[in-house]
Amino acid sequence: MARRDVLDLAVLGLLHDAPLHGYELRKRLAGVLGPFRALSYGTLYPCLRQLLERGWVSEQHPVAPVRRGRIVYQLSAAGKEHFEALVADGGPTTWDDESFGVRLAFFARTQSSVRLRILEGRRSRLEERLEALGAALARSRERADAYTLELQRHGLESVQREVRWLGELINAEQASRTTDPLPRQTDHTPT
Amino acid sequence: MARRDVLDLAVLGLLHDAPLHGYELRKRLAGVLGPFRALSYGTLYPCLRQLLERGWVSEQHPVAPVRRGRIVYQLSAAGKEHFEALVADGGPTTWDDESFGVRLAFFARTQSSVRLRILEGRRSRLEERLEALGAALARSRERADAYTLELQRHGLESVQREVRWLGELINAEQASRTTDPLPRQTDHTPT
DNA sequence: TTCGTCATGTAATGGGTTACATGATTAC
DNA sequence: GTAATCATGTAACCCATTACATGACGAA
Repeated sequence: MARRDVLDLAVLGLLHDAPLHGYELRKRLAGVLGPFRALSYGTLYPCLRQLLERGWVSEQHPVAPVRRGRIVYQLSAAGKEHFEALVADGGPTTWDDESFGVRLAFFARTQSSVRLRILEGRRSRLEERLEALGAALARSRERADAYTLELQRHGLESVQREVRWLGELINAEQASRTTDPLPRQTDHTPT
Repeated sequence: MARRDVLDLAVLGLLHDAPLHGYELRKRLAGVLGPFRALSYGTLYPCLRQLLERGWVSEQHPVAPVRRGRIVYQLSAAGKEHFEALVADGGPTTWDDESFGVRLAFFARTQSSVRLRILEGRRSRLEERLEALGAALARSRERADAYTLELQRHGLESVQREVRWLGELINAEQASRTTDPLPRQTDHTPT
């Protein structure tokens, strides 16, 4: 998922629940993207305009007496379709750093097979990272000072914990799959 | 520290140890900035040129028989000075996400008082974040689905661990300060 | 001689932040 | 009435990535 698609997914996903205006949308976005790195209006409004141009959302301007006020955005049928398409994507870019969190935030509306694929992709991505970090740490062991070493050690540990966490999520996912087997899901599970 | 200064610090710091050419520099930079997000040549070379223009480094071009080859960069006296200035900075921007890691990587050449200031600044930054995350989690508890909740829970836990880690570093720092008291350090410790 | 890696560099592009500008609404 | 917050929007800027182009050097 390209950077752009991730934002689209987040916005369309939020509008999926209820129509919202930009200002409110931004606040909710913080809940999806994380309370920090909430995006600026300089990003959000141009993004909304583009969604409008593509016909994925419709605007509702304030009524007569008001000159300026809340502009409420609502998901269109085409927008709903596009959201479904985005949420069905289980490609390699879905487990990138920038995508994964947002994808997870919309897991409730993602097919179980896709969820599993994303979780496993994310885990093996982090496992690669673990190897790289381990190698870097080994190389540093003798050359680097205590601070650098400590930084690398802590980084390594964080990734290890995240791998374990993903393992738990994957187990839970698989358990629920055997419990309530999904209909119409021809199985071409990866990895 | 502005984004730009962080890069300068990283590059000057590496050249402080030994003269290097761009290609090698980039690899070492990966050790400082983290093995991922190693920066591209499209960033590095323009950066080096600017360091050159500012007189902080000097280049050494390959000798006669070769038309093109390694260009070795070496820290100048002015560059060394600038590095010292950067490393002496203990301002609020030093514990930003983008700065902190690099600052820590050069802690061995940072005054103890500045180290402590940065560590404590970083910790309180993360403690604020903890509060925000806790509040978000509390708000979500009833509205959000299990996946979102789990994501937030894990995020919260990661930050908690990092706060604890910083606490240990701070303790170690304070212990070493009482052990070997530094000369010429008028004490206006913050927080 | 050809492949892979080392090595330097530029131009186009993308995308986000900052700063700014404006106006509506609410609370005091 | 006035301050704070809600709300929308634009333009300038920053800066990193991507894609591309070039060329040296060593090994197979």
